[in-house]
Amino acid sequence: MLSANIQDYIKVIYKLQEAGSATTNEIAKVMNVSSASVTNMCKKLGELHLAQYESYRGITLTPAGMNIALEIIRHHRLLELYLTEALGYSWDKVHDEAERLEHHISEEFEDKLDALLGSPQYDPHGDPIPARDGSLPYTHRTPLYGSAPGSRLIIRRVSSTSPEFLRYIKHIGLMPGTEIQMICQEPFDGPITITVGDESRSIGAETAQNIFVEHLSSYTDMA
Amino acid sequence: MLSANIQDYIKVIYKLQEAGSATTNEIAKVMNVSSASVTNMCKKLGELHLAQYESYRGITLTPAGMNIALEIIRHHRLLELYLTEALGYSWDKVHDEAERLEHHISEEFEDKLDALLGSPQYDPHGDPIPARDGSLPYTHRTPLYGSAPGSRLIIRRVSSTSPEFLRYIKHIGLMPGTEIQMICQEPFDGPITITVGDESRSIGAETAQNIFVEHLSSYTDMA
DNA sequence: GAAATAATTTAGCTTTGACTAAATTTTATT
DNA sequence: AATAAAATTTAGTCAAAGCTAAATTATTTC
Repeated sequence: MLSANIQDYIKVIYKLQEAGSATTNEIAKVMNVSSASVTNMCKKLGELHLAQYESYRGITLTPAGMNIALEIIRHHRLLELYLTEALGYSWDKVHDEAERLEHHISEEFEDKLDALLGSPQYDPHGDPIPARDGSLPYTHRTPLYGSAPGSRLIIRRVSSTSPEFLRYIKHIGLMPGTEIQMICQEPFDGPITITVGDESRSIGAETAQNIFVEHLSSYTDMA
Repeated sequence: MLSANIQDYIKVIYKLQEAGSATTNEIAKVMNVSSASVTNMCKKLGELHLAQYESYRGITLTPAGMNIALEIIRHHRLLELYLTEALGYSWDKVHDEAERLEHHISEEFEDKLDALLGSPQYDPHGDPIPARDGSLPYTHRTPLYGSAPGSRLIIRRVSSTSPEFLRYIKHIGLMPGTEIQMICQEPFDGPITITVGDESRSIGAETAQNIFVEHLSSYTDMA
C-alpha cells in the first residue's frame, strides 16, 4: 500500500494535470511544502512508474498513476456524499473529514458506501465521482461567470474546499440543483446580478468563476 | 495530534496494564515489533508525560495517557458497532477496518456515530464502549469456562480479533445475547458441553475461556 | 551465592519525508 | 546575445520509527 503521503501527491498532480500541467513549484504551493521536497517525491514517483518525470519539465502521471488518483478521488467524493447524506454533515465540513479518511478505507468500505448511496455520480459540491472502472461522469465546466444575460441556469457545481466560502454559497442559496436566472454582468471583472427564486442578488466575479452551471435556455434563444 | 503509531502503543499498553502489567517484551510481542523499538517508544511516552517508565520495571500510563487510550478505544468500538449496524459488515470484519479508521476520525465524527447509535454501551463483541467522560460500562468478566454444570447463562462478550474464530463462534450460534445452558466440563482442561437452543454442542477449553457470560441461575440455586 | 538464562537496554544503522542553503537550469528582458 | 530573474535541483540535515547485534541487568537454578 502506498503511504498517505504519496497518495496525496498523486492526487494533487492529477488535479494540476487536469488543469493544464503539473510543475514542481505549483505542486509545492498547493501542498504547502518546499519545492525541494517535491523534486524528491517526483523522482520517487518516477521510479515507481506512477509518473513520468523529467527534470525542469514537470511531471505527468502514467496510466497506473491515474488509476490511483481516480481511486483516491473516488474515496474522497463517496465519503463526502456519505457524510452529508448519512451522517448529517453540513457541506462545508465534509472536505476535511474526507481528506483524512480517504486514505484509510478499504475496498469493502468503498463498496458499501457506493451501494448504500446507489452508485451516485456526483458529490455534494457537484464534483463527479469516478466509477470503479475509472470512468468519470460528465463534469460541468461552464462557469456562471460569462453566461449570457437573461439565460436560465441550473447550478451544477461549486468548486471550493473553503468552509467559509461554502457557507456563504449555501447562505445565498446557490447549492447545486438550484435554478437561477442571469440578469447582467458589470464590465471589467465586475459583479454579476442574478435572480434566485424571486430574490435578486449580486455576487463577485471570482465567486461566479467558481460556480458552474447548466444552461436551460439563453436570451439569444428566446430572441 | 499524536501519531497513529503512538496511539497504537498507548492502546496496547492500556490493555496489557488492564490485564496485569505492561512490560517491554509483552508490548513487543503484541505489536509484532522488536523489544528495542518498544524501549525507545517507552522513553518517549515518558517524556510526553503520558506514561511512567522505569528501566527494567515496565510502564504505566498516567491519567493523561489513560484518557488517550480510552478515547481511541471509544473510537474503535463505536466504529465496530457502526460498521455492523449501519453498513452491514459481518462481525468478523469490523476489527481490521476500525483499527485503521480509529486514528483518523474527528470528534465530530465520533459524536455523530454516538448519536446515531443512541449512545451505545457495548460493541458487537460485547466489549464496553467508554463514554465521552472516560467512564466504562460494566465489563463482563465471568468466563463460560468454569461455569457450574446446569447453570443457565447469557453470552455477553466474545473476546477475540481473529476473523476465523469469530466466524466459528457465529457459526455455532454463540453471539452475545444468546442464552445457553452449561451441561458439563471434562476435567484437565477438557472441552465443555452446552446446549444452545435445543442443540447440544462441545467446545474447546480455550474457546470457552474467551467467552464471557452472565449467570441467570445455577444448578446449586435450583438444588 | 555463583552461573546460566531471560529480559531489557544501548549503540549504531535504515527508511521516509520533510527542511534549508547553495548550485544550476530555464525563461525573460534588454 | 548577455544578463537578470525565476524555477528547479543538489547536497546535506533532521525527526520518527523501525531494525540488528552487543551489552547490561534481573531472575532463576543449582
